[in-house]
Amino acid sequence: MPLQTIMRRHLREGLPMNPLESTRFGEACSPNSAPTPCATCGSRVAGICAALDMAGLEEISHETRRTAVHPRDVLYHEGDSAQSVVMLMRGVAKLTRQLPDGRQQVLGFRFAGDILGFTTRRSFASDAEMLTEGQVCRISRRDFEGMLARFPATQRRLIELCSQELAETQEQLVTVGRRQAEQRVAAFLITLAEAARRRGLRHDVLDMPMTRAEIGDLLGLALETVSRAFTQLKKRGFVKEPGGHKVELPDIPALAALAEGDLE
Amino acid sequence: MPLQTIMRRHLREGLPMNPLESTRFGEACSPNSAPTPCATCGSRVAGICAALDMAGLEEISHETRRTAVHPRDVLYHEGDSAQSVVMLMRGVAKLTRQLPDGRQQVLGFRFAGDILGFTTRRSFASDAEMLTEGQVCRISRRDFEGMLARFPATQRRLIELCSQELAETQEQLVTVGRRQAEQRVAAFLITLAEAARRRGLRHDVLDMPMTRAEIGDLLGLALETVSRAFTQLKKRGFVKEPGGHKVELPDIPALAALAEGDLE
DNA sequence: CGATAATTTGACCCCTGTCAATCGCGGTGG
DNA sequence: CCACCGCGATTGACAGGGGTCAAATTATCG
Repeated sequence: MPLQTIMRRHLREGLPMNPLESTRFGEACSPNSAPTPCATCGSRVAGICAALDMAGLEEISHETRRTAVHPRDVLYHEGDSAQSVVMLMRGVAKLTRQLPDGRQQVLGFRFAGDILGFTTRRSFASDAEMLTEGQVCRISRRDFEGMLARFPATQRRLIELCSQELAETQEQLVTVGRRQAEQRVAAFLITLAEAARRRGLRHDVLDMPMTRAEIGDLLGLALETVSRAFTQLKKRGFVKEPGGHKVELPDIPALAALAEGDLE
Repeated sequence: MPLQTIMRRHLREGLPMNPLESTRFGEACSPNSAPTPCATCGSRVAGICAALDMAGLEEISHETRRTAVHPRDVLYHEGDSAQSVVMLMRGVAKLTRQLPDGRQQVLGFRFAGDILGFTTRRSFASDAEMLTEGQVCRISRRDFEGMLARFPATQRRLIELCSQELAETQEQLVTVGRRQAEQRVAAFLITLAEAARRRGLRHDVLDMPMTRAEIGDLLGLALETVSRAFTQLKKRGFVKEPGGHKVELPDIPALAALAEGDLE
């Protein structure tokens, strides 16, 4: 199935495209409906909270703590006891697994509206680290579980989020397993654009706070290879970099076709 | 974190290690406790059903259909309307994504006790195809959703299964993204052994019904590369193939260390 | 404006993909 | 019972994509 088809399906069904152990709680807010600020955290994204009625919101709103976070701040470490769940209110984070030789695998990037660190295990399965300035909202695992117990609707929602995230990770697996360098970078950019679109931002010009090395660690490539792919994509007119950590995608359908291998 | 550590953690927490869009419904059955046949499907694995009381089991037991399936049988296709959920009672299946150039990415293998085809989307996200003879138990999506609605405990269970599956897919991503051929094959074998252990089978000699090509499509390798890795592992004494689609792993800890890159 | 980090580009080579031939095993039919 | 057939596995030869090392250029920030 062509990536274009997939993208269309994603657009149609309003599905997320990037992978992870975290889940998105901003999904229930359709791109067209006006985002209502969440009573719990004040975010202009619906989500888990969208499954709660006013009483429920009231009940858990005093159980959360908001914190400002900065680049390189670690939200949690792999192996740490998973005592809290983090909702990312603003900023971009990466989820990584460290390898014994010092390299890392980036499992995915996370944006405003995503849930990080939800797990049924005792400990976190990855590191979570901020790439930008931002703000997070922490809720203790006990309270989170309590919310799930008291509001069954939030469970259904969590299943949705989790299963969507699984689909995204599988898409990532296809990218890393079967595409070559330039296709991988193209697929990554499509994923980024999709994430922006989902959050109601324009998706032809987008923020890209991650370094070449981090993109490489996501895609299973050396940072130099990522750099070469970018210059190639820029030469071919698929990508522009106006500076300031921005990328411009003049022809997203063509880029998607390239990622899929339909274009040579 | 060394793979050994991960394996130990998995052993401790009884977690699954192989990836997917399907989820395992045989988890609640600890390796030590005697597996009780499931009233619904007769399987000697607990699981989703373990979250149901007798009344619930009674209620859904007439909503399922059991079918014998054969090698190459397709359980469902990517894109097909997801009208039913499949529980794999016996046999081995693979989940795949087809690429436009005819190649495929294997997302993972599935064994007795796994749930296939559960999704919150309208359509299946992958193909599911049998590798062996087996038996499946189908339940309509409506009835499955109904079960979730009537028995909240099954929701919690599904969240667990889904989040575990996500963790496995992430592990797979690390394997494909950052390890080289021989390490990938070693990691695959560890995953297989882990799956066998979880189902209460011996994990030093195991069935391996998949071809080199299918393993390659899982690991992002050419089938020839997989073959070379196997001969290498056999020469080094990590693997024996007594024939009959069996593999023997004389030193699993060493194999795990190799997969992790601790061994050269 | 200096210092540090990020990116780009080049050179080189190794791992792995590709193509091709051979081997081995299991099944089938004479 | 054995020859034949076909699929999967193995092995070899070769080339290319991308990793690695290194240096130059640019961007970022105090």
